[in-house]
Amino acid sequence: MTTVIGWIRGRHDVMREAGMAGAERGPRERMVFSAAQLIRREGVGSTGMREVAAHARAPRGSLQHYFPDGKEQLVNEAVGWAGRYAGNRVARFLAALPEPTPSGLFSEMVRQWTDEYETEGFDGGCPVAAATVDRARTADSTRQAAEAAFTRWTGAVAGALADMGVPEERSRPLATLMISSLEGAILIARAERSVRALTTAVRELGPLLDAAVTRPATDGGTGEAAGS
Amino acid sequence: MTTVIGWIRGRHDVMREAGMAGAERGPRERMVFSAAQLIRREGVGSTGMREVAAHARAPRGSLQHYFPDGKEQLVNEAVGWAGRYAGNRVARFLAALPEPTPSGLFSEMVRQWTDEYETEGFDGGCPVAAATVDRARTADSTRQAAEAAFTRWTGAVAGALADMGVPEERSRPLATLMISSLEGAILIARAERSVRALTTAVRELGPLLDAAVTRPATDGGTGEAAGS
DNA sequence: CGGCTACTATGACAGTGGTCATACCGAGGG
DNA sequence: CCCTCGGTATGACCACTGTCATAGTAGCCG
Repeated sequence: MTTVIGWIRGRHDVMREAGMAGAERGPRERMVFSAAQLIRREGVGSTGMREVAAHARAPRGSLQHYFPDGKEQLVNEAVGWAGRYAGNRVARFLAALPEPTPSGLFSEMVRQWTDEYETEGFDGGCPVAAATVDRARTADSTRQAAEAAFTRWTGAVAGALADMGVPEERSRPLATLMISSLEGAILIARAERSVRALTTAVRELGPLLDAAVTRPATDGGTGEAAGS
Repeated sequence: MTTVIGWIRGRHDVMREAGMAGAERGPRERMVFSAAQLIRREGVGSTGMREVAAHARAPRGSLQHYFPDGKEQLVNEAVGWAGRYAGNRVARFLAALPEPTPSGLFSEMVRQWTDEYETEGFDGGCPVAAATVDRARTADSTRQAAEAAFTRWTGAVAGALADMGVPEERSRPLATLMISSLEGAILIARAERSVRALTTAVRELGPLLDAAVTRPATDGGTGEAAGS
């Protein structure tokens, strides 16, 4: 698998470049990726299948071929993709930190969003959040996909916290708190068209996170955050 | 329709909060209220105007009469209603606390959601969040309505924190953090069909909030949180 | 070559959505 | 009595949407 870095911020022009060069991704994955892109901007309800195909520069006929269960399947796979992406990204954040601390990790997680908002505007949100808001009640398979995405993401963060010396019984709750705060701050940031809520979260939550470290960090371990 | 039955249940407390006790307000306000109810369950895109009218037991013809600017206007007013509701609710939480503390307020805010989820299931979310996810990019007036709702809500919480002795320069950031965490935890709770994320937020965040109190609480003051 | 499989290409269909046009009703006022 | 006006009642329109049916193409295999 080639680098997934930066794909979240890529649009179709970037995608075409990445698609033409190097190991070509099939139209199927392009459609899943495009679905995630569109969903996180417009929500599930306002994202049409024809629109996904066009965005992915994939033939419309491929929709029924690759996703015989229709939109629900496509949405579920987009959510799954987003969950894997977020989970894998944690390991990358850790690698980028000179010396890993909980607040440093959280700061990196938030910075991904402030960077995007400052360079590309406030159009995008989290596709998992969008799927939850739009489909949690009506499509249980989508709700499960969102649950799995949050679980994977939380597991990656919790594993990272544990490696930093956060006791086991607090690593998962703190990971959940980090993701909760991040998701809510994303919401507020989009509504306000300002990164204020995001920077506030990292500033106010940082000390609390670092205070949870009770023993020295395990040196090797980013293993838990690794994904496929 | 089963949705109507679900709506009747637990309607009274909410309507009392909204200032709709006893003498029924006109069909206009019922429609705004119904729109908020439906949006927070299904999202904006999946909520139809005919559905709103039916839910509010209002004639369909009244839609174009009361909301000549169409769905966007109705959604915006529903979001505004939700913002006022959330803001006003803060004062009520304060009154219910024997001795007001930041963690106590946050606990009450969260408890409203855990109570609902435990008694009525995980069907509902926050209508402001839904409007943001579904319309922030496409309908700027709705985005502004969501911004105003968050601002009002945050102002009420920040005012309450200030009255409890939280320094001015931290009351608003902490209020934002509380609302961010709550919104994100609501999202995760719906995806997981579990109140875990909600209870986690209050448990992990509570001490941080209380630690921000630096001077004794002002005795009288819930004034800032009062609304129209 | 025929046949098989993977994929693409369209057109149609049935449903739904928001919106508009238009007509109707009842009460108040002149 | 008619005229107005807030409010109600429908039916129609049109732009979709997701889905399906069906036919077509390209390539591999035998």
